[in-house]
Amino acid sequence: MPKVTSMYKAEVKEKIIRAAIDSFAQTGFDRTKMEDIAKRLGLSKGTIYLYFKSKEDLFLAICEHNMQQSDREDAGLFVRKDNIASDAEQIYDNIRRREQGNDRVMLEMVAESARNPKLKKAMYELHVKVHEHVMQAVKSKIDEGFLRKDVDAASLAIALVALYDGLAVNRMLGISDAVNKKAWVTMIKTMIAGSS
Amino acid sequence: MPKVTSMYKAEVKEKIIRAAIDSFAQTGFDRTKMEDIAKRLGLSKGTIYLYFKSKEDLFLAICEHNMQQSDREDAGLFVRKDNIASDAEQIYDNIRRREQGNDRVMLEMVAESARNPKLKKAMYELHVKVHEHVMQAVKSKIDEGFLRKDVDAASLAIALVALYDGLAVNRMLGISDAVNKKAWVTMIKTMIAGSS
Amino acid sequence: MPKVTSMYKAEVKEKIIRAAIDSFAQTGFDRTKMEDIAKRLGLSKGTIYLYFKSKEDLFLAICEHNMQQSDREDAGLFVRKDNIASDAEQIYDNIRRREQGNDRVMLEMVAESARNPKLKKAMYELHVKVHEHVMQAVKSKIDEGFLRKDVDAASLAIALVALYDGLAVNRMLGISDAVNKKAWVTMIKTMIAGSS
Amino acid sequence: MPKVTSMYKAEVKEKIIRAAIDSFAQTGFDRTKMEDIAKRLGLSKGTIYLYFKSKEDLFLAICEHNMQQSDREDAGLFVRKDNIASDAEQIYDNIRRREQGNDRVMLEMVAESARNPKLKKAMYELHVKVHEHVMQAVKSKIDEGFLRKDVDAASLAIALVALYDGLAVNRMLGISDAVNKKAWVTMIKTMIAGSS
DNA sequence: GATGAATGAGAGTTCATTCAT
DNA sequence: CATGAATGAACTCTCATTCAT
Repeated sequence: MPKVTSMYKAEVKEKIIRAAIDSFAQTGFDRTKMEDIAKRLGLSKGTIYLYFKSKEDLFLAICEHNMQQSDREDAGLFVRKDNIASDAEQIYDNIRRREQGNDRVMLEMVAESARNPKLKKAMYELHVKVHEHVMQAVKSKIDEGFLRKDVDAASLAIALVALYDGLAVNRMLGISDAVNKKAWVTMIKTMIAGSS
Repeated sequence: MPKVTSMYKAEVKEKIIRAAIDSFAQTGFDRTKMEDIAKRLGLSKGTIYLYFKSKEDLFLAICEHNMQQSDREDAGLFVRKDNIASDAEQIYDNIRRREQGNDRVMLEMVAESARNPKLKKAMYELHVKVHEHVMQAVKSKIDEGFLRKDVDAASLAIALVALYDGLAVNRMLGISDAVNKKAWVTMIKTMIAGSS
Repeated sequence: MPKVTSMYKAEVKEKIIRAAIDSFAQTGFDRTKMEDIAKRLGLSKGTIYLYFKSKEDLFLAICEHNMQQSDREDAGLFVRKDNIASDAEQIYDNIRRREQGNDRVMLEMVAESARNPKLKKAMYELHVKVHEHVMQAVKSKIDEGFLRKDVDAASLAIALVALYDGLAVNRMLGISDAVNKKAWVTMIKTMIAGSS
Repeated sequence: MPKVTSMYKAEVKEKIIRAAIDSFAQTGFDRTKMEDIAKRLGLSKGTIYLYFKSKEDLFLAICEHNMQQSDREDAGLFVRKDNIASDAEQIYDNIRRREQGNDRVMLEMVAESARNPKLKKAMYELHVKVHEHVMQAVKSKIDEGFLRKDVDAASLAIALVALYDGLAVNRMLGISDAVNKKAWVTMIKTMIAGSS
């Protein structure tokens, strides 16, 4: 089979997905017109339908795309030197960089997942995967003595992910990233330092 | 008294708002038809337009409604006995009870606020108010010696609110409330206990 | 039967009709809401339906009303002294005064008559009646020697009525009444004077 | 060339305008459904919206269309041989032919102009232009000795235009064109002949 | 493959009309 | 008699989707 064609197709698909992410992030799923996405690419509406059989389909492709990317990149976020405090900052930046502009689409995805079981399942699985990862990091921090032995690593991992997600919501409300990062770091430091 | 503000009208308005919250939460703003909301109440489409001049208007009314409610009830969330651990659980339950079913609408509001500056401003202000409150609580915990004196109360407050918001996102993805609560409590306990 | 009531009813009907004329003149039949008419009278929508069984019915009542009025008042418009020129001006003013504000409703009536045969017939008959009248006036002017014996009185009457109607259209386009009156007078004078 | 102005698009636009003129003439602006217009052309509702962004917009386009046409053709109406009587008849026919079926839409335009200042201005300007033209014709008739030197050409021109408009109203009431034309001719002849 | 004109189901909104009070 | 809340048919306009070119 013509590999070139299929490679080309994959490229165009990728391009469309990126344009769609931008559009959905800006206007939301329902309010984004297929034509908007097409225009971003200098394509015509019809062309998108050569690559995705419906708007829904395109959205789901975005979801998968986002998740794969998360998959690919969620390594190496946590393990760093032993200065947790400055480490925390780094971690925040890393996640931020990775999610670059996906906040809003993620929001759309969460909202949509309430209606779309398939999507919900996929996001749940992504969550589990991320959680697994963070939990490992937490565990090593426990091992390294930065956290008490009796801390429930699983729960703390969930909390950390939630914290990050909550800060993403903040960003959408216009709260500056500096403020958010500081909140993140403060929380991490407080966890480590405790009240002692 | 102006007719529009008559007791009866206000009651119906309230009923419509509640039905709309349920509908928007279930289906999202764009996908909810005015008729859906009407049907929930055994009313007809047209009736809603006697009380709200547009779908947008109804949504904004919900936003205000939510915010007023938050305003009214944001007292007494934090101050409790001196066992922070069990206290934390209580706090979580309190917020949960107050927000009862508003999670999804809040999400819609966040998404919408990206497009609606007025709404964005209102939500930002709400955020500030809540933050103020939480910060006071954090400060008293510091004073009471549960947290170190050098903790940045403002940042920690932001983090706590974000944590709560992130857990709300979790809930929407189908993560059980028990798990979320445990994550919350764990985080609080860790903060208090530290690594000592 | 209670005459008082029926008299009262007739009065209210009359009031509603007058309000409707104003409304229809201002906004046009289709764009006028029953509520607009009601508000003008400090009545409620429902009340109008106690007197007229539908909007259409109300409109038809207006038509009849207008025509009856025309009937009642179309005497004495033309016969005057023998100075036709100044006479013409007087005539114009007379018709103007009588039609006071009815121009637009008349327009609506003409437009509507294209769709409503009953109305069309009624208006046609009104036209015939007016024409009859004007023709008599023209004839006496001929007899009095102001116009040539060989003038077709019927046709000239039609032309005069049309001229007046055309000036009504002018008025609606914002052409000042002074200009219109002058046009009317000039035409009449020219007719009388000829090219001699 | 911009797409919107491409030959094809312009043609379709023109077709829609013609269909809309017919529809508006038959049913009036408010009572004409966009679908009616579409059906006349074997098109679907939506298609019209590819060419006109609203019903209002389509109507305004018709107005402009009518005016441009009037503009283009208002020459050569008056100058003819020296037999004014038979000339008059010719003139009437010429205008009639030009306005072909526009009477009703013109009526709608007049009615609408009462609410739409932009339209009102446009129609006023058209009126001025037509008036200018007719006035020139009147002046040459004066020069040629068909009318007295002391006639106010401007006013007479206004009257003639009004006369024509009034006859258009007649037509809408079902008065035969023969009768109208005779009225027109009679008036012209009377003007020329006078009472001498 | 790509296009964009055409489609038509579907949603928001209006308002004449009804009827319980 | 009068009211005005409620109704729902009807209309405008949108936009995902299709398909002839």
